[in-house]
Amino acid sequence: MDDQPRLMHSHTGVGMAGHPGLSQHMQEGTGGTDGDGRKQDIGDILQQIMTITDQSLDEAQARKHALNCHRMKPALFNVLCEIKEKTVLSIRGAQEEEPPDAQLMRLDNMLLAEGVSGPEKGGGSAAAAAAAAASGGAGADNSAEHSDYRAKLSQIRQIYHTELEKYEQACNEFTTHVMNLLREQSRTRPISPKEIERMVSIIHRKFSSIQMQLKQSTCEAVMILRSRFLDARRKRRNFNKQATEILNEYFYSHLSNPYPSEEAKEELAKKCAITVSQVHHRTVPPTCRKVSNWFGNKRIRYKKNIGKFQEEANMYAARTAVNAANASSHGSQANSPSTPNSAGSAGSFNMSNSGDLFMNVQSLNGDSYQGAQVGANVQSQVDTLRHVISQTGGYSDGLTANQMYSPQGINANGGWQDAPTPSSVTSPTEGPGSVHSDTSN
DNA sequence: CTAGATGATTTGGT
DNA sequence: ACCAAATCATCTAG
Repeated sequence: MDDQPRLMHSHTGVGMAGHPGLSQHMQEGTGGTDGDGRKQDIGDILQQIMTITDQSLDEAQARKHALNCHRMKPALFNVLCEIKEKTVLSIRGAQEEEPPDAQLMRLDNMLLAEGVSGPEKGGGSAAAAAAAAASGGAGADNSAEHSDYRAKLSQIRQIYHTELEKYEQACNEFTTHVMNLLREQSRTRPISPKEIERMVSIIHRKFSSIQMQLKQSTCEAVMILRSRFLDARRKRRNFNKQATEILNEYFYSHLSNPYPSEEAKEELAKKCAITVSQVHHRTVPPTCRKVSNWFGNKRIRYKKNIGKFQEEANMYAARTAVNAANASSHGSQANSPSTPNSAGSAGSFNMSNSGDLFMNVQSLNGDSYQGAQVGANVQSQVDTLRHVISQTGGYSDGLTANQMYSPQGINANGGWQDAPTPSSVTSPTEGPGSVHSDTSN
């Protein structure tokens, strides 16, 4: 601590002991051109420097005072000012711009998103809070699964904050120290406040680069932790039976347009009590994303091999048919999640058997001002009915039955089309994929 | 242990 | 932002 003042005094002392006002000469011209007198001086100076640590603080203060009261001091100061004025300009050209630094911003964003640098402890980070909320809602398995992760994350957070604080403190300490030093020195040599400012900013820059390293390594640690504990792909859990049934029910009852709307997805997620896990795309509610994933997979896989899903389709079709019948007999039809837009593009169906039914649906959809909800439900029932019809029309070996089954519905539609259509009209016998199933319910 | 099932991600297109 | 398709990585039944 007290090294600095003493050092400073020694410096000024040296200046006085040498040639006042000619310090430049002294530094550069010590080559011995001037003889022994100067050498003698240098020897003295070195001696002073060597013994400087032995001097007491009081002595140093006394020297300082003496210096400040020296009669030549103002003159010396002026000379220094002049010299500086001439030389400082060249230094002034240094660049001052401070770019926002994309790298740092990225790190900050990630740390914030990860809950490391966000809201301080005392309730946990955002991620932890989210996980806790999710586990409270649905799965107890969730909290158990994440507890380890959360513990490690909070550990990282703590280390991060500790280090950050340490750096900050060190930075402040060092800054004040330097500022004091410069201010003190400014009594004996010209130092403008601007220069002090500049020095401070340099110091801050240095320290912030250290901070950036800290942030970077923290980010790395979080990433590793994440990949170890939270990568949903790694820790994939199958949905439980009930959830799958609900999703399948919806899928097969909207087979002509199995694209649930945002609300429908939310409702499905709620009904399925799908557990929320950490998800990469934060823009969309994670539960909905899971539902979307499910539908995406289901659509593609169904389309790829319709035959394989025949049985399943029949089962759910029959079930929803029963449900629909019950519901309509009771007069309430808010049974399944509603899809306001599900009936929108079903018009291109070319069902030979139930064409009239379809026309009804279409007209109902087209002109009624409140038709959205009703139309959706009717559409859903139509989907179901098609299955049932195809099933129950089995008086002739299911030949016609298979024809009117869902692949056509897929084919005729804009986005939900161009399926392989194993059982399309081309083959009078059974389709390539053994489409026929023996379930006669 | 293996093959198929399945949830999630990536890629490329609109 | 959403989708289809391909692909990955795990789960599960045998």
